[in-house]
Amino acid sequence: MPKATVERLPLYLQCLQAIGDSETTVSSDALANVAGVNSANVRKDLSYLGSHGVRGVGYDRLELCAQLRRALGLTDKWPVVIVGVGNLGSALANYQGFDASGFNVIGLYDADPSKIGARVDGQRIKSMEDLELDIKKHEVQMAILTTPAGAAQEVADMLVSVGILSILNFAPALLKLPDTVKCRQVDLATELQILSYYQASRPT
Amino acid sequence: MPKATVERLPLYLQCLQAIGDSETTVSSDALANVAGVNSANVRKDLSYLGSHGVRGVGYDRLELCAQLRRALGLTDKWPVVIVGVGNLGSALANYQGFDASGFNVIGLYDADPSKIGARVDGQRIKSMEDLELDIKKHEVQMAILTTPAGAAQEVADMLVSVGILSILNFAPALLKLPDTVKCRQVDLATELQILSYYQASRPT
DNA sequence: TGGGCATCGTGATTCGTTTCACAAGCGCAC
DNA sequence: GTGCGCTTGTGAAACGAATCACGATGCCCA
Ligand SMILES: NC(=O)c1ccc[n+]([C@@H]2O[C@H](COP(=O)([O-])OP(=O)(O)OC[C@H]3O[C@@H](n4cnc5c(N)ncnc54)[C@H](O)[C@@H]3O)[C@@H](O)[C@H]2O)c1
Ligand SMILES: NC(=O)c1ccc[n+]([C@@H]2O[C@H](COP(=O)([O-])OP(=O)(O)OC[C@H]3O[C@@H](n4cnc5c(N)ncnc54)[C@H](O)[C@@H]3O)[C@@H](O)[C@H]2O)c1
Repeated sequence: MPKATVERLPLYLQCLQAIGDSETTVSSDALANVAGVNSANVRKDLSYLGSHGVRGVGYDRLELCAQLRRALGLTDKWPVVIVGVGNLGSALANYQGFDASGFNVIGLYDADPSKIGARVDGQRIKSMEDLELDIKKHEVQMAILTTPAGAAQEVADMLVSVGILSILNFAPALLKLPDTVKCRQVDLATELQILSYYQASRPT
Repeated sequence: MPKATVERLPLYLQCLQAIGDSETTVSSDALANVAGVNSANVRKDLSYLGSHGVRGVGYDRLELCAQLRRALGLTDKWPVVIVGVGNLGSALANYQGFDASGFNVIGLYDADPSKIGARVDGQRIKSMEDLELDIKKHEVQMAILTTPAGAAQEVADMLVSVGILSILNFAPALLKLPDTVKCRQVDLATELQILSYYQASRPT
């Protein structure tokens, strides 16, 4: 499946949920409007799912949701860990949207001894040793990294060594990882700077 | 300048900072390695800056930084506001990396009366009325939106009506905005779901 | 039961981006 | 000074994705 398509599937899922259960069926055109993409593009994307829309009618909303979820691998909840429970890590730990999206935060971990044992959203912050054990025990494959940039590479190496295969990295650091490990970078500064570019280059 | 290029410029800036001041000069190849892109791509990107590297030598590190900053419109600090000071908004307010990236959080705003007046990282949380006044007074053009998804559209409309031109939206909601307003979406669930896709479709 | 309409699926086309490949240019060593 | 090695800048080619355009098809209603 093309990379560009994969990156739009979660969008479609979100749009379908936004549409709600007023309609039992959705046309590529309707979905395209909500998602802000071209309707032919939507159809081509959905065709990769082996999805079968009905000509003259559209796609069955619930079935399409299910297919998207299946394609994205969201049939079961993924266990994930959060490493680095500072400002950002705590905010993520408190976030209630994980469940709805198909994920389950099974633990919070930090290197700072003074934080260990503290509770965030009902979960106890655990040590880095616990992290290694928990990942192995629960076969966790996904980690959210919210340590300072300086510690990110070191922590990532450790995560990889104990079996993590996907990392969502919030630290502004470019991780060197084996190419068996998939990483996505979320960088606030980058986003703002891109906005800055367009802001600065406005026809005034 | 191509969209794809603009989105890489912040990356280059970050890489240059990571390289540090050990080297006075950087080759496209060196930068490409750190950034994880093709070196011809780097050269083509930098050529849009009107940048002049020196054949046989490379680019002057400091001059290149300055050019990138200029291209991105980071010559002065942009004033930004944070709207919705909950878990995530507070984390962002506490974040110390804004300054280094070229931004200055001038105010925090929330609709919840019980939050107004509370301090986060030394700043008082202010009311939505103050928000309107402050945006107009300081001619703020960029806003960070961290309200619940349900309130996002309404708040965005208000922001636009008082002059905001760029929005960084963390709420999982698709904003309808006039096309004079630029918006970037940061969506945790989307990122995790993309990772989930690749995780699920691994050759096992 | 058949005609018309809405909508899908998809080949062909266009567009934007990445990569390749190499001539041109600079600096340094001898 | 002259030659050699390194690195840029960029046209051309390859690639991937978005869009167009339209035939195929199922549904609804007369
Ligand atoms: N806070 C934000 O809004 C924000 C925004 C964008 C990016 N970031 C990035 O996210 C990361 C976290 O930001 P923050 O504001 O939460 O920082 P923070 O300092 O509040 O939290 C970092 C946490 O990581 C822990 N830590 C440090 N070294 C560790 C290690 N080796 N192993 C495990 N844990 C370790 C610290 O004890 C601390 O609890 C930083 O890299 C920051 O640049 C934060
Ligand atoms: N917390 C996270 O880690 C996280 C992760 C991804 C996405 N998000 C999204 O970010 C947004 C904020 O998340 P959060 O966890 O901080 O939620 P939160 O409920 O803690 O904070 C939301 C804040 O917005 C304020 N607010 C509500 N309505 C408002 C209005 N009309 N105008 C101004 N302020 C208003 C609330 O008073 C509250 O302080 C949500 O949309 C959430 O889905 C959060």
